[in-house]
Amino acid sequence: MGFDSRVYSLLKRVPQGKVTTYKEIANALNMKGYRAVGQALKRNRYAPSVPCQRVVKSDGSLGGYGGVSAEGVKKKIMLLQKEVVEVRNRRVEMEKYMWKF
DNA sequence: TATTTGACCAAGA
DNA sequence: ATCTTGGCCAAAT
Repeated sequence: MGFDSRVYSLLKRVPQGKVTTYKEIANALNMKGYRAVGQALKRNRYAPSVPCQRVVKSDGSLGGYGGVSAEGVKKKIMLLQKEVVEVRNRRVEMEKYMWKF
């Protein structure tokens, strides 16, 4: 199993309506390379099967989606709203939606 | 083999 | 609230 696969399979355990963070994923993988996790998602080719929209930054702001483009982020917001995760002022309430592994 | 590059993070000189 | 800085790690260059 490569690094990317490990990230993806872990992420698939996050249910809809919940979110996790780049750091949490790194923690669950017993490493501190949170940035590498972001890279792995950026490289995600299995678009819908791996719910990248459920990964946000530790402070509750969004992070990227399909690059860091405005369109990508907009799409990310739509997908989250559709899952009952409210996104207010480009942020999500971590205490409420954070999924713990 | 050696550097550089990020969908990041926490602390704050 | 916002910006800078140093640190992190796998992949790409």
